[in-house]
Amino acid sequence: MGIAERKEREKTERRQAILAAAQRLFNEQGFDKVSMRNIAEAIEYSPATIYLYFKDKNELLFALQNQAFGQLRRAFESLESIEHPGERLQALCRQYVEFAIEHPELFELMFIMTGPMEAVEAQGERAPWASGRAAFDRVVQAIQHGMDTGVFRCPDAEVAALMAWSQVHGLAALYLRKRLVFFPEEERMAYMNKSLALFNHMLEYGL
Amino acid sequence: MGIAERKEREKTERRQAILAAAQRLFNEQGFDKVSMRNIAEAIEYSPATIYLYFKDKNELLFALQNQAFGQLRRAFESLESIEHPGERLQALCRQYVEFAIEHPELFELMFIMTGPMEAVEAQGERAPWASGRAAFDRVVQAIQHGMDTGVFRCPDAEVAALMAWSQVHGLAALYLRKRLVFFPEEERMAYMNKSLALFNHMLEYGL
DNA sequence: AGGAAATGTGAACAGTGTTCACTTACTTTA
DNA sequence: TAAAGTAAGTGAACACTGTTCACATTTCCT
Repeated sequence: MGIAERKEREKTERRQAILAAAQRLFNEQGFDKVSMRNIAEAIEYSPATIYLYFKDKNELLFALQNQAFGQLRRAFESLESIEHPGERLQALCRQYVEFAIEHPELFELMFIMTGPMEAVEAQGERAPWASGRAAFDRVVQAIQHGMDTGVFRCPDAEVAALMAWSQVHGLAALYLRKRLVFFPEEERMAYMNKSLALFNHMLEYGL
Repeated sequence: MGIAERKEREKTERRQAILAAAQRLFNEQGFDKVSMRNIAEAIEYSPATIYLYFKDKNELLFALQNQAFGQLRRAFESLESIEHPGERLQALCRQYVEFAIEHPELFELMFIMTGPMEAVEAQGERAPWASGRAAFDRVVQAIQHGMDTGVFRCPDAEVAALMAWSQVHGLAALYLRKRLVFFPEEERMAYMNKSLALFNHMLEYGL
């Protein structure tokens, strides 16, 4: 019965081809050029065909988001070797902001756009948004490790992780959404870095 | 020459009527129902007419944004009476998140949507986004006050203000954009409050 | 009264996500 | 092998979106 398997394989291959094309459009043209018609044109199919492989655009964006989380995961993993919990947490924070600046479209997809999260809601799972949770857990673990070794003294690792996440996400989101325009462009990055440094300093003495 | 004045007045009145209609749509239907055609219908004009009073939709959104900042300003002003700098800063932080939860559409308009900021960029002013800067300055002042009275010891009030802003903005933005879905709904608010409390605690001991 | 300026509009353009009847191609069964 | 059944793909349409522009109407000033 190799024929059913082949069909299955071909199906996921086409699905992957669609995602690859969408990914390429995302990176090269920016997220508002990613329309169903543009994706269809890129893979030389009709727009309607995409709906044979994805329920709607939100599901496609959700699939793209999952792929993107793979990239963030790899970036985070490279910091796992840092033994000191404080330094590891700070590195994670810096990495998050760096990721937002280096891959703005992916960051938008993962943490700002509403579309992919509507797909998550539509799934109605009991443990929703596993890829988001997995990334969050890296931070939780770093803090838990710090609590275990007595470096951090705070009541709850998840709460502390949420605080750290909010901090770096806020900085990245304000920057990407142009809310820091009143800082002169040549000083903007410096302000962001100093602000992040101040947070890290507070972590050191306050957490 | 009262006739030219009357014309001017009528013009701004109609402009205001358009904004009022858009505002109403925003609050009642949510921001993705605010289309030029819907606004036009609400004021019983043709869609093309709106373009006599606003260059494009971004300018209209920018005008709406400015109005919204008036509301935030009033909310912030009511905290100006708090003398203790630490308490005032904490109150400002709480107020920011509270505002986001109570007026999600306005918050999106002010701090997340790209449209209004494109209008800001198009203006090309030397000191752009005055309403944003004004709100930010409330935080800067609170921190500066704290530095002057020796409560806070940090090198730069603006940097500290950016940190605080990022913190609360991150929390609000993650919440509004559904990135906290993996926290069970009944515990979500508690996590947010605890996270904010932890930040406030760190401010107290680390700033 | 007549020309000029301001005000308003219908229709169109190019774009969006999505659906559905329809054709084409492949696979299974009799 | 021929017929039946299933899977894959599509063109055209629907109801939207922001925006422009030639045209009509109203208002103003000389």
